[in-house]
Amino acid sequence: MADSFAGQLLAWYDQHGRHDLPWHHDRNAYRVWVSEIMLQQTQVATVIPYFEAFMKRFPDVAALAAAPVDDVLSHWSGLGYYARARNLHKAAQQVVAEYGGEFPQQQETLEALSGIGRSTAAAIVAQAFGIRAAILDGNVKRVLARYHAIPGWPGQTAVLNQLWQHSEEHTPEDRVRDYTQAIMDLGATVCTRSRPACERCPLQPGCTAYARQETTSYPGAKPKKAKPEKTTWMVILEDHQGRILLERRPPSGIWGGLWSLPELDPAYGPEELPDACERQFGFGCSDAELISGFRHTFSHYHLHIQPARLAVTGPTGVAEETEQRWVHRDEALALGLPAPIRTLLTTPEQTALL
DNA sequence: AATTCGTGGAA
DNA sequence: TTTCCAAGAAT
Repeated sequence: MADSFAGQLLAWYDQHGRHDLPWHHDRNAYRVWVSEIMLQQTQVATVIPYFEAFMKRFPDVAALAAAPVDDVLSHWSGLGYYARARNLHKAAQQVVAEYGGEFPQQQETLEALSGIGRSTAAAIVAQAFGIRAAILDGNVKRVLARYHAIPGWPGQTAVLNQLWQHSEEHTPEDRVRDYTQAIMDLGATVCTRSRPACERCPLQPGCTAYARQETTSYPGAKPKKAKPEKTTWMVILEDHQGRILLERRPPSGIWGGLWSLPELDPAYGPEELPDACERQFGFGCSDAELISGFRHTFSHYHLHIQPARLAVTGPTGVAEETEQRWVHRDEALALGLPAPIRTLLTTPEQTALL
């Protein structure tokens, strides 16, 4: 055991692992679950303040289930991947309604909940209940791809399946809670994507990539693709009370479910914006004052945001098909906005020189 | 099965 | 400045 993959890892973990992250305290299924969702594709340092605030506002699954979804989204504002927040809220209600507020302890049952996939279900089961289950996050993928010198990009199903198989093989019966934490810690602090510290690695003796001095060749790189360019108008419509118009974005797509500024067809010229606003929103506007535009890069495309500010001149009716709200700026910030929009609304607006 | 979901840190 | 990608899941 001591000289096995897991044994070597656990011995290292006892000395060098991370033992005092926020979700390690008062450990229960709820806290483990929330932390695992927040940590999806998100670094530990980014998550910590969000986790603390979230736990203060929603201390248990019942509190989360009973909260308005906008309250949940506002606590997620700036964290990204907002479907996680909506799924988290939905799953909390599922746990309360279907399981009386007690988390199921079976991996398959957890996987049926919104936002919980194979790896997250395994992590919850292992961390919260100490039940043997194999995880496969970015850290484990990197460690195993190097240890076994597995070629190819893990985005390919065939590569992913091999990594899952190795993860299953190495996961021990005993100390699964520590083992699961250990292999993630190793990936995060030793087997890093650039300049791995192989001289400090407990798995170095059996590591194929190290033996070949090819550690940085694994895992295989994602194929490159040019990012498409997209452009949009985002308008700050301000009434005489200093309130601005926000719209809820559709549940799918970028910033799904969040409140944001109304968008207009990028084909409009600046001088056409007042008429476009009147047609789309049903009230008159003054000439558009252009604000410095900026480019925001997402994983698959670049978004050019052209902000414009218009003063509302006519009466402001209530929404039709899309959900709308007139709010003061401080209220907008409390609603939970996408990070670039929050920046836009809190940065002094400068007229562009176009 | 490959793509689409954010954001910020690191190189 | 640009690129990569991190405690993945849903589609």
